[in-house]
Amino acid sequence: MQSDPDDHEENPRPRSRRLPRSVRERQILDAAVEVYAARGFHLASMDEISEVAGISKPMIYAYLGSKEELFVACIQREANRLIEAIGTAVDPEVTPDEQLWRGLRVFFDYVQRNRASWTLVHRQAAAGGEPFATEFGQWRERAVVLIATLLARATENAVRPMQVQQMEPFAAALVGAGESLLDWWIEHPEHTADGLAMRLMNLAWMGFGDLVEGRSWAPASSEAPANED
Amino acid sequence: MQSDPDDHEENPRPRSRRLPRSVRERQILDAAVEVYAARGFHLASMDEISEVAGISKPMIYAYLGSKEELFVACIQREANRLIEAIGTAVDPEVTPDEQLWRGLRVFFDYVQRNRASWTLVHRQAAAGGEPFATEFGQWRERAVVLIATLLARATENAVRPMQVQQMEPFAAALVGAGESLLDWWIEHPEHTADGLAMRLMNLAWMGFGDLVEGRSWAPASSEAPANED
Amino acid sequence: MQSDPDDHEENPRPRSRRLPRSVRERQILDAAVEVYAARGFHLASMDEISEVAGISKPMIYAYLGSKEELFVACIQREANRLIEAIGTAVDPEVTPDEQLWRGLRVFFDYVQRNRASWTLVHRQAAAGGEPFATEFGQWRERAVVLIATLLARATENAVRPMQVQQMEPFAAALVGAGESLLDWWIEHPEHTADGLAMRLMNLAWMGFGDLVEGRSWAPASSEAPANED
Amino acid sequence: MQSDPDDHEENPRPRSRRLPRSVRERQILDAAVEVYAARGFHLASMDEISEVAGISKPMIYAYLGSKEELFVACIQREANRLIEAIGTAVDPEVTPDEQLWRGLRVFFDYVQRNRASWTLVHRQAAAGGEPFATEFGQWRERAVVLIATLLARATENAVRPMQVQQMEPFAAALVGAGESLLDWWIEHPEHTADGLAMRLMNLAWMGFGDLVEGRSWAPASSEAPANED
DNA sequence: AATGAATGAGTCTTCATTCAT
DNA sequence: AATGAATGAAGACTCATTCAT
Repeated sequence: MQSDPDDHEENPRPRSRRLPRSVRERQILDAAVEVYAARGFHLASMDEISEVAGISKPMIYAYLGSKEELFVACIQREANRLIEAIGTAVDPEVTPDEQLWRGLRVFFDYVQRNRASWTLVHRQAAAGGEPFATEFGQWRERAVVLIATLLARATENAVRPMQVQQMEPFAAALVGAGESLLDWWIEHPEHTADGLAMRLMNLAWMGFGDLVEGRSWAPASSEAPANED
Repeated sequence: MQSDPDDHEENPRPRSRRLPRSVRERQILDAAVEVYAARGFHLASMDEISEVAGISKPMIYAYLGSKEELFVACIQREANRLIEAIGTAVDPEVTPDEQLWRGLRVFFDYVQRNRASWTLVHRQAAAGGEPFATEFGQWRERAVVLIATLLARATENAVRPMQVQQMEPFAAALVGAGESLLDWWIEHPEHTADGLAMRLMNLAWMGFGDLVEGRSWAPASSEAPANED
Repeated sequence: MQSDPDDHEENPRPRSRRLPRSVRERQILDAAVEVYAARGFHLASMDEISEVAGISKPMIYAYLGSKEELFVACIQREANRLIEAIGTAVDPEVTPDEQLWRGLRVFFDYVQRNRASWTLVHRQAAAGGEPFATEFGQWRERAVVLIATLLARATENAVRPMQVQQMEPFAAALVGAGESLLDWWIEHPEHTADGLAMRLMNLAWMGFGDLVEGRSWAPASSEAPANED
Repeated sequence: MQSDPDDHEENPRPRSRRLPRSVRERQILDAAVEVYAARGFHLASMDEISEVAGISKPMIYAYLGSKEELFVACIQREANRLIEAIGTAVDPEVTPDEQLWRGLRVFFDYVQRNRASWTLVHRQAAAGGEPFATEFGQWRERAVVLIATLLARATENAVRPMQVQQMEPFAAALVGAGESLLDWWIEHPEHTADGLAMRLMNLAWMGFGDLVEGRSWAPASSEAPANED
């Protein structure tokens, strides 16, 4: 009847009443992730979330607190999901490169399947200012450490083994490269998840391998690295 | 005298009247960038911007339009600045690796000096939803093409020269790696801009070099890199 | 164990089921008086009352009706208590001055021991607007008549005996003086209940005695006590 | 057309636009006193205040702050008005009894003419809980000290002169008696302001005079002033 | 040209009250 | 009989935007 694409529920779910708290909480979080991801924190309205969830606003407040607390709860849940998904790639039985490869595939795959989740954690959380920046920073840190650990383990039998800490900047770069490639992917959907994962794997693993084995690049000119604006 | 960091102007600029339009516009944009970067688009209020700029709100509307238009103007100006800064590295006289190296250094250096500008373009623009996502996408695209061109040129004399288009995913990954490293830098300020630039340069250039020369990584397992969905 | 003064029940009463209605009603009223007195009518929430009472909200509504009706019930119960307490002072066996004296002492004593009750009846009821102002007026009237009767009886054997009605303004003044003294007492707790009762007794009884015996004050200036408006 | 007695402005004041701030502030305060007095703090809505004032809500917030701050501003303005009115009675040229008499008349007269003001200061402020109770306490204190000073001065030439402090409980009682008499008056409007003022003057002045001159009442029975509940 | 004054519209949040189990 | 689950309705507060001077 109405075709306004912003209306979420022409026939709202029959609002099956009297459900246990845990179920409701999940419904709410699902709806909130969707709306927050689509609109961003500020443009998301509690009204819309409650509509999408098929639950009245007071229940949201009763179960999950303020708009801000709800947002944090969403970030945490989604960040955990993602980290856990990637964590499945960590299998001490296989070689480090295989682990990294699996991790990358899972990562690209997960994001492909859960755009909203990724947008929320990656974009909205990062831009939200103080209550959320912290949350975002923690998730980022976890991801970086996870990768850095993997990389360090890959050097265990190399000429010069590395500490996890030393690997962190590389891990951070790798995480960012993955994130960025995902964004780029949106505009170039002709590529496959595995194709991109492979490209990234190559770039990272080869460059990384060179470094571990002592091959490196250095500026040709001896010009002092001075730089004025 | 001013101790509260949130008070912008104890003695607001004397509001010297009758300035040429271009000066006024710059004042406004400067203030807007500052406020938008600090607070984010939604939390920034036109009141605060007008206070910081020392210009009354009606003038802002007269010169630069709505809050949204003002934000877009800010993004454009700052993105241009950054792209131009990096563009200085493009010098056909020097080798491609030197060009990339200079570009990275300028990039890290610029961001270090212009946090607000970077935050605005990188974070706020990306999360803002439709009017801004486009703007953000364009800036990202420009940056990627700039890098991809550089990379492609580096392969001109190699065994198999590459098209700019083929380089785009690598460029995107590289841009993202740089952005991410910048974020990571905030939490680990003991590193220098040149140190990080060097790490990234190495990772990218070495890995990239391997690929160009035909060395690559492939999964050990024979499982075909299938892609469902 | 409980250190936060706002937490009412760490281990809420075990909600022993199946209690006779009268007991439940008392529990509810006790809790309601406490909460209403502490927070005022509007800031008191039915949720808090039900928590303090250890009884679920639907029961409260079933037994005592709406929030408003519950408040009225509280006022009535507490006002009755107070009037009854003072009523014990009325003993035809003793002299009127002795009766007044006893009444005052009981009054000060009662209020000292039942601050919440007094606050509720005296302050909250009075400010609440229409449903409660009436209730408050009635209690005030009862108190005034009680005192006025006492005063009138004291003049029975005097030169000119007085009607109860004539005594009412004096009684009203006396009641108000007592109330006010109680407020003042809070800020000056170094005084004792009996000390204050004695002061008030003196002021009232002496002044009153003078009047009854025909001594009175009149304005020195001959300006007629005109009353405009 | 509509006869709803709660509609304040059928033909709202022509909203003469663009008035200076001070004028607007007065309009707002006037409206707020009216509404707060009629409804009480909680039932008063900012919407209604803005309607009565003929000014939009944002201006109220811009000029006078939150609902709470507005309430405090009202209390302060009205309390000051009242204290100032009574202060006019203080004239060192006339005798203390004359001063007290004038003060009482002004008091009764003022309240008669400014019911809303009085209700606000006397009732609503007192019941409002913490932010306002303090404000109320201060006004009460000022009134008590004003009266106590008067009373003390009246004893300067007496057998035993009194300190202001010693007079405070009497002053508090007197203030309360006046307040109470005013309430009582509402139900018995057949009395005149001067009539009531005279009654109170007599009660207070005669009783007080007795006390100053050493005549006092004491309990006949020697029973220890013990009192159990 | 420049601004203090003004507001419509919208959002978060709470609470008395009632159902369905 | 007793309660966890649920909501309609309402109110404080803010902000982009514009008018009248």
